[in-house]
Amino acid sequence: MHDLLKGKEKVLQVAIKLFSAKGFKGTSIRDIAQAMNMSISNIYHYFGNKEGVLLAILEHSSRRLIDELRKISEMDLDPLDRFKLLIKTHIELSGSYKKEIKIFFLDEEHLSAEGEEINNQIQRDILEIHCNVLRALNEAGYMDCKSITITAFNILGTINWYLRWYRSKGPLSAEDVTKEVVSFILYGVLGNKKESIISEPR
Amino acid sequence: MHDLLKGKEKVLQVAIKLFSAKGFKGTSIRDIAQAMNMSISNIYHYFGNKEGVLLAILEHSSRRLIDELRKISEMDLDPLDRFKLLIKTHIELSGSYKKEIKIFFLDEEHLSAEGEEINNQIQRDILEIHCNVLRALNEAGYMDCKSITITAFNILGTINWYLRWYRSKGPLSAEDVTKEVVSFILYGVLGNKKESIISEPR
DNA sequence: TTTAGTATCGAACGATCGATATGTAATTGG
DNA sequence: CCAATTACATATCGATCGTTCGATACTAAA
Repeated sequence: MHDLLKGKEKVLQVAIKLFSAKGFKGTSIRDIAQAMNMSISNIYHYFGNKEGVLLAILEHSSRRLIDELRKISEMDLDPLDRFKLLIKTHIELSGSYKKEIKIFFLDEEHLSAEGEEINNQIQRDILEIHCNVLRALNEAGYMDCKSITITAFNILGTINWYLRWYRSKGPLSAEDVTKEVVSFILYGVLGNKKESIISEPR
Repeated sequence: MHDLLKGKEKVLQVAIKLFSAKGFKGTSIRDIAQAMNMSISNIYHYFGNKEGVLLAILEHSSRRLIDELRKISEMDLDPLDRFKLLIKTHIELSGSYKKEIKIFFLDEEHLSAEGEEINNQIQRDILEIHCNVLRALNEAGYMDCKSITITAFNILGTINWYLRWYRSKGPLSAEDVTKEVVSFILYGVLGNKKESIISEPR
C-alpha cells in the first residue's frame, strides 16, 4: 500500500504535508526524512538544500493551476461567461491544491532572493490572468470600477481566504459553498450593472 | 529621540516588527534582544517564554479592534448604514494594525494549545460581529444569501487580503483604494438587490 | 540605611538546526 | 559482466535555537 511513490516524488508529497501543517521554518529536514524513513542526506542529494524542496513544491504545483487558468483566459467566449468560468475553475482547482497554496501564504517571507523571485512571478502570473479577463469584461461594459488591479486583488483575496476557512464540515455541500463564494465575487465585480448574472457557466 | 518607550512596551514594538517581517519561527529571541540592545534574559523576565511575547502582541492589538467593531455592531442605526460603517471602520482600523494582523495570519500554526485557543477566540469574535451585522441586514431585506457565515468569511477574506497587498505606491490615493474595496464588498453582499448603496456612511 | 522588589545583564545549558564528507548498495547502459 | 551512475545511509560539523542560572544595578518604601 505504501511506497507506491518513491524517491523525489515521495519527498515532495511528505514535504507538502509537513510544510502546510507546521510551516517552512517549523519543519526540519529531519522531520521530512523521518516521516518517510529516509536519510537526511538523501533529501540533500535530491534538492540541494531545504529551500530547494520548497521551490520544487512551488513550481510543480503552480504550473498546472496557471496553465489551466491561462487557457481559460484565452478562450473565445463572451467576456462574462469567460469570467464566470475562470472564477469557478480557480476555486475548484485551488481546492485540490489547498495544502500547497497554504505553504505559499505562510512562507513567502522565508525565501532567498531567487526563491522570492520565483514566488513573485507565480503571483504575478495569476494576478495578470485575472486582470486580462477583467479588462475584457470592463471593455464589454459589464462592470464599472476604478481599478482593475484592485478588483483582481479582491477576487484573489476572497478565493484564497476561502481555502483557509473551508473545512467541509458545515451544513452546506461543497458545491453550494462554491456557488455562494462565486456569487459573492460576481456581484462584487459586476456592481450596479444589474443583469441576471448568476447562472451556471459552461 | 529613541528610548521613548522602555521595557515591555519596547519589546512588543520591536517584536511586532520582526515577527511580521520574518515570521515567528524565523525570528529568534536573540534577534529581538539585539534589535533593541537588550539582553535575552530580560525578555524572558517579562514574558516567560517566546510564545508569551506573541500572545502579548495578540491580545494587546486585537482588543481595540474588537472593541471598536463591537461598538459599531451594537449601534442603533439603519442596518445598511451600520454595515457600511462596520466595513469602512474595519478596513481603516486594520490599516494601523497591518503588521500585527500579518503576524496572526502567518503564525497561527506555531502556537501551543493555550495560544491557539486565544487566537481562535479572537477570530471567532470578529467573525461573530460581522455575522450579527449581516443578520440584521438580511432580516431587513437588504440582502439574500444562503449562508451568512460564508458571506462573513468572504468579507474578512477581502479585507485581510487587502492588508496583504496594499503598499501605498499605486496611482490611487489610500482613500480611493479603500472606497474601491468597500464597494466590492457592498455589491458582493447586497447582490441583486439593487439600490443606490454606494454612499458615504455616517 | 536597610530592605524588598524590579530591571537588567553575561554566561552557559542541552537540543536541534541545516549542511557535508564519506561511505556502501542498487541499478543500469554498453 | 563490468563500469558508471544513481540511490541511499552513518556519522559528524559548526551554528543557532529556546531557555535557565546566578549575579548585579536601580528604585522606592521602611
